[in-house]
Amino acid sequence: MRMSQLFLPTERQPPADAEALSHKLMVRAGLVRQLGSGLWTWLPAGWRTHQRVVQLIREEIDAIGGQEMLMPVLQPAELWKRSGRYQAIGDELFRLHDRRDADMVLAMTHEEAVTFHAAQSVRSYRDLPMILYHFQIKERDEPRPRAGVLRTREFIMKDSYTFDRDAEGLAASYQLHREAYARIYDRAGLEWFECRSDVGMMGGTMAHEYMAPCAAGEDDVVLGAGGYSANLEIATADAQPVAPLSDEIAGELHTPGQTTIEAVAGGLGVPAGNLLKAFPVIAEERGLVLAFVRGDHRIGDIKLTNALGQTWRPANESELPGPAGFLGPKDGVDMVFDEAIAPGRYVVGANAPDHHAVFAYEGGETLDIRLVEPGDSIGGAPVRIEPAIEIGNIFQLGTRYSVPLGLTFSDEHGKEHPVFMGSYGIGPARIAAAAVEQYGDERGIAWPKSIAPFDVEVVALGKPGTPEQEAAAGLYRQLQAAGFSTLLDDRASGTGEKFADAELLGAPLRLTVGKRSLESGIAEAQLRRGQVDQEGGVPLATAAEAVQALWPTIP
RNA sequence: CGGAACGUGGCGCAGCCUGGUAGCGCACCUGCUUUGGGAGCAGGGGGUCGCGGGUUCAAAUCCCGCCGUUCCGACCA
Repeated sequence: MRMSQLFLPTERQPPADAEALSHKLMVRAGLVRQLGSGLWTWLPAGWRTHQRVVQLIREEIDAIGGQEMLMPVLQPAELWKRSGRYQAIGDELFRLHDRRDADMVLAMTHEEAVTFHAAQSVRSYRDLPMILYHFQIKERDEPRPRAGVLRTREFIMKDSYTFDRDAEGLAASYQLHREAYARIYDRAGLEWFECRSDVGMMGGTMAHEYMAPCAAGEDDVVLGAGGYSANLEIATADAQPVAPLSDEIAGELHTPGQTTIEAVAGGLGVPAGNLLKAFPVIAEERGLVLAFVRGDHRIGDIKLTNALGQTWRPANESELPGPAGFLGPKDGVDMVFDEAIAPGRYVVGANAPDHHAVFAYEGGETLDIRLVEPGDSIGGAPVRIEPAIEIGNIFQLGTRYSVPLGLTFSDEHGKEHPVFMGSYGIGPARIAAAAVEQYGDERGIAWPKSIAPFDVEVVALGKPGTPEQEAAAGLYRQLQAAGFSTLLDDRASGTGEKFADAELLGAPLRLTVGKRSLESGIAEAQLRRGQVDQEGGVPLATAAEAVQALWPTIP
């Protein structure tokens, strides 16, 4: 591609409202443009990267036996009513009506559709196992789109679905995807890790998510010794111990107006860990439950849900067993205690205004309900908590969709069973953005070579028609013929602008042809990652061979 | 959903408080010069000042309403 012909609107300055590095760089480099909140257009160069990521994913899913297809985005709401998600999902699901006033939805994922088709056709155990997938637009009315293409309302996702006769088969299909996903992220050149995760709205029994650490990450991930990695939402670690409460503090404590942990701990001159924090909730079945964590810890909402085994909401003022800010253990109240609370004496609310008391904790119903904190440890080694973006997720759905949508098969004895399903998603846009985040620098993007919009950028110095531009064009033709996707900067622009744009766009290898090259017969070569000059450059006469030799050394 | 901002040529901004000729940098067009790190000189084009209403002789500017966008938090595959 000749840059003089390419629709590549680069900008010197990032959009004023951009925060994330990938947002700034992808806009500046002319890869994407915004159409509305959470709605992004992929311009030609950006789309090349997107397509390369798609192709890489396609190859790996095909390799585990996936069959590519395509399902509609616009769907009858009926299917979603049958699965229960029409009612269960809130405003995030786009709902609309067709001209006959039938309820329709814009699909945010495709479990319902694929299960519908499988239910139509799968009859026998002989039809299983099966892997179906597609690349299709997803529509989600996000409450808060942000950071360029990192969180959008419309995006393309590769979603695959596996169909097996039992949990064992599902586990095998799940494992196939884990291996394929590892290959995909490795080939995309990302730093990544796999985490156990919550199943969320997808339902089902087991889930992993794939995270790419970067500054713009929306999730926090806990990394520990022995390869432990889990989303902070569900992570577990050993708490830092806290010194026992001083014996001098005992009995009723007058704590006027001290309704926060900080105020009480500060007033008594003790660490927050000597207090217990009471969190009153109304659980779906249990009703009022007082959940306690150490004063220096925080309740994890998802951990509490999972530990209780039921949904809950914070209690209203009128439902509290005592005055707000002074809640503590109380006879007759349903109580649970976090596992990190060691037996011992703690300052707790006295269930009376302006008073706290000392409580001797000796045990009770203990659950793991607190969030991991900096300073916690796993296997004796301190954990790291890092921001990361989610670049994929996989779910063991079990029979969550097959039962309501009637997807069954007959076994060897003619007996009907529900099919065990799995669902597996990857967002190519996030892989691209994660790569920008992880490898971008102050000058621009430094693509991994597997997903760069162009393999090589040839910078032709001088004006169009000069001998150096002619030489650069010859180099360009050689590289194209050798199979390298090459961008030739054949514009009339000044030298600095050409170099700056090359660094912004981020092709892994840059070759420069100027007047010097005419005398030496050498094009200067520089790797974008780290801006490393290649000793000796690339001979104009044998450029294809030289680049081929260099290529395997490029990240 | 809570909090905070912003909306003026393609991008980044000033002008608004104190009403009166829409302005700057970059980009764009023409010419000449320049060409190894975002060039110089000269000339030129492009803006319903988000939308609607109100006040006023006069509104980018003041008032009211609406729309849009972003950031922080909540939420979130």
